[in-house]
Amino acid sequence: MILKYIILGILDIKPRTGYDIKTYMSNSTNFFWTAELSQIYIELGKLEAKGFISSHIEPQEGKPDKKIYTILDKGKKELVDWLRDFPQKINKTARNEFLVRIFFSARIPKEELVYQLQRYIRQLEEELEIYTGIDERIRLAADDGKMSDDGFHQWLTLKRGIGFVKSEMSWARESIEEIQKYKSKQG
Amino acid sequence: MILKYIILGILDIKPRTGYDIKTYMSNSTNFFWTAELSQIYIELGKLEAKGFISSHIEPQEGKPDKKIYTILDKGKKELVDWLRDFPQKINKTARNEFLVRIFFSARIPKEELVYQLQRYIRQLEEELEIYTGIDERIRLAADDGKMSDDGFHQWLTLKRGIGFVKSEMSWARESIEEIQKYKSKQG
DNA sequence: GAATTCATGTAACTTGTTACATGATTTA
DNA sequence: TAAATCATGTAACAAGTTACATGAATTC
Repeated sequence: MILKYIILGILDIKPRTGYDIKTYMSNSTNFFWTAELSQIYIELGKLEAKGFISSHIEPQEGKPDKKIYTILDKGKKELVDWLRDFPQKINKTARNEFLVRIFFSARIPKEELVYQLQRYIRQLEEELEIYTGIDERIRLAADDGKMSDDGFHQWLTLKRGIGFVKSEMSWARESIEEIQKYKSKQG
Repeated sequence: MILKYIILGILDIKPRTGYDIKTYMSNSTNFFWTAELSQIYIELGKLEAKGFISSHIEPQEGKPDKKIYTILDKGKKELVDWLRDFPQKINKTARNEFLVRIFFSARIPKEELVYQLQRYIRQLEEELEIYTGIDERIRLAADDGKMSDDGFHQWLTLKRGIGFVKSEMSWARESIEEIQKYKSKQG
């Protein structure tokens, strides 16, 4: 459902192969929507069958031929219609396995939970570095007046990523403290 | 996959019907994991077939008989094994339709995006009220020394919900400001 | 009188993941 | 020499949603 519109949106920037779409997603939407290559090919097939996109073959030597997809007017309309038809309930539920585990963690030693929280913090630190790196490059480009409309909106989602990661980090740190406090009260 | 362990965890607190499990989830895990009743019944069937839980019938008048499920030792072991076998990658990706929409929102009028962000903020305010209400009740109970091990871990996930909602709110507010700034620069 | 709660379950469908199949070129 | 990159696709499976079927008691 959603992947369909991500593909239309990416092709609306410029024509690409399925493989290109996957690469583009890895550096952008992957932070809030992932897709396997196999699924991308399936969706591309459906989109072409419905006349939202068209394709042409670019022969290559030594590699499989490239199948380059281009968005059609019908596809552009489909994308914009979806964007304007905003759902009533905004975030159904972001499923989160980590929180499920914490919810039932009374059943494992506290040291294990603390260890996993620390591991999570380290992972978040790495993510934050990547995000702030991208952010700086965007800010530089923006000062040069090089920010496109797409770039601006993509930057909004990046800012959300940075805010999210920071808030997760402080929560994880506070949780470790709370666990230590709780432990000493119990012990 | 995850629902299986949520059900085992909830039954590990006390025996319940499928309907009870759904009700319990609505007030707790629903913030990070939802499930339809139909899916809960399917999982309960599988768990019983595998000997993780057992059931007995409690006849009722005017309503369908209750089928009360109880966790067995094999089920408790299955749950603890899962809790201790922590995955390498902690959060694969929390899929987020709202961010997908923002990412491609260059294609709709800015006023529409601002409106949706405002709607999101209002939704978050409501959520925050619910969360802080629960939090206060928990803090009171904790002062009375009434906090169970399960309650403590559940509270950690609640605190995460509060932090998340607050961070989303400030991001959404900042985004609206950035859109106004961007607009005036463009116009 | 309509909607909600209580209570169970099946069937059909959608979406997404993992595994498999193929194969040359480039990099570590 | 092993792994990664480029490039396409199918098949099997897993998970979750929506619709359907049933029906009394209670609340608005």
